Amino acid sequence: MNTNADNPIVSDLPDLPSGNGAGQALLTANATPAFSPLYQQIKTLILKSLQGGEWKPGDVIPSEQDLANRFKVSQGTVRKAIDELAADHLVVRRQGKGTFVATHAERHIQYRFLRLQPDAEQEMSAERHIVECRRLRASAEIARLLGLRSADSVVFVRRVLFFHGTPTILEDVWLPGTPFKGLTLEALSSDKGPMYAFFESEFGVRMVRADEKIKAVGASAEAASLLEIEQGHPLLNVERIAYTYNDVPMELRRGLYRTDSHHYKNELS
Amino acid sequence: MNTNADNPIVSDLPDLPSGNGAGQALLTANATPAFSPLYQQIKTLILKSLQGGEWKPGDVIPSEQDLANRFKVSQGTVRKAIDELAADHLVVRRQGKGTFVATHAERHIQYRFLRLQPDAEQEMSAERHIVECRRLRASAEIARLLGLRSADSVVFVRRVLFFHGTPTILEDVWLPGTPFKGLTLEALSSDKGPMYAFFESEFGVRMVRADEKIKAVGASAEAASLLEIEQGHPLLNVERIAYTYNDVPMELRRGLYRTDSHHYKNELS
DNA sequence: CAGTGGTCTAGACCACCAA
DNA sequence: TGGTGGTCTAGACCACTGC
Repeated sequence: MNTNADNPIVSDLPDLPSGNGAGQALLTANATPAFSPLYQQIKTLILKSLQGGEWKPGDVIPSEQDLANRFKVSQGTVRKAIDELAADHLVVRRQGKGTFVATHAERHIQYRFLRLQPDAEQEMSAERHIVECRRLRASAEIARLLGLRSADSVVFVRRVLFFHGTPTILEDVWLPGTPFKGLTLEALSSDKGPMYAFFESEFGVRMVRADEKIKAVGASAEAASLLEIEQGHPLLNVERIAYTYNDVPMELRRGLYRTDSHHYKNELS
Repeated sequence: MNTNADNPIVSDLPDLPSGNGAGQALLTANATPAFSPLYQQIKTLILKSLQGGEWKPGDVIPSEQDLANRFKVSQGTVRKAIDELAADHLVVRRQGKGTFVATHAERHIQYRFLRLQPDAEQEMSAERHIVECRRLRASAEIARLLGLRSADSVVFVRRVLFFHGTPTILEDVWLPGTPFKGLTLEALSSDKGPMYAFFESEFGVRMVRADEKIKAVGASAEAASLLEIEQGHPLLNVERIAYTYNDVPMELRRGLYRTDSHHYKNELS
């Protein structure tokens, strides 16, 4: 419910007088509680098309002018909506070419959520080994964090990442069973490229943002063995919840990072 | 050197024909290497006024219309410049009131760079204890990170932060001696409020952004004693370089965080 | 060359705030 | 009531890309 109940988007009025400055303003003069600017509504509409799969990761979306015509607003208004989507990294603008749905398959955007970096300037020659991948019933806590019911089916994946031959990251991943039906160890193992790109192409699930909680812990016997360190060795414990569009949680991940010659990099602003 | 060598800002031409659409565009038709849009130049000019102290933290800056008149550009162009400054948190917009220079003294922005949070929902009842504050000569590494010469004077501060009576953070801070001349343990101890707010009001130094590198380490004997834990206890080692305007490093800080009942929170997007 | 995003302007009007 | 930021429009022209 907002003030703009009968603006050109929501209504089907053929045309409003153009050139009238703040078009929607005329319709919102009477005091109303929730006021949402036009460009926010446009943003929401574009977002819905992204969720709905009208345009897939990597695709071009219609030009600003096309969208302006579709929504019966000026190009500037569409522009502001897309500006925000671009700021959220949901979309990437390329001058002269168009606006594209963001994807983890992009060379430059790859591993956008992995903040572990080598202390020195070396390359990130990474190798991956899937330890296991199996279906199981969600514990109460896993279910809660993923927005499922207890005992719902989830996929569990454990893998180890090697940098320059050194096992450096041990990751446990939990995924909701339904959207990831058919995920197998073989498919995961044979895939090259970022896991999130794999999720996009194989399951149509795009991870948009994530929250991480970091602690320092001592290595358990199991972690020590997989990471080839002694038990109790200090490790970074990184707990991540990753979200798709609309803040729907779609992945729970716990990483244990060796920080002997790497560090977690964060930029504060 | 850029294309806009004779635009209204740089030149003193009294007036350009107004209403000519892309005003500067006329002046940049011939192919030139570095093209910088007008609003970027405006942003730089405003930035210079911020650095120069023309407006201090907490102050209102002139209205968009005033700045537009001063720089002889349209309000929209000034607007876009300020939009970027606001996105960088250098400035805060308040509808109906004006645009203000950001400050760490703001209730809501306080502790903006401290990402440690309680696992539970409790309050952050914090107590601080300054352990020491003395002048010393910069080691080669400290000097390099702060952009000083070896053996230049630096101020060293060590403090412990308590949450609910539990010593949780041990911080070592290095500050360049010249801008922080006159900093004493007494002044630091008697001050309430965030350290960065203190730096603003007492030394005119405003921290704008920071980089952090995080590792997991075992507590040294010294750290263990100050944080009341056993030696070897896993701690988060957070190394921070904080910058003022123009990416000038102004502080080096190493924090050791206990993460028994707290975690470092990070939002990825 | 046409099409796309990017910059700039000018003007109208709204929402919010303080006096 | 006047001032400030915020929204919206319309139109001109630029920079970049690809046919």
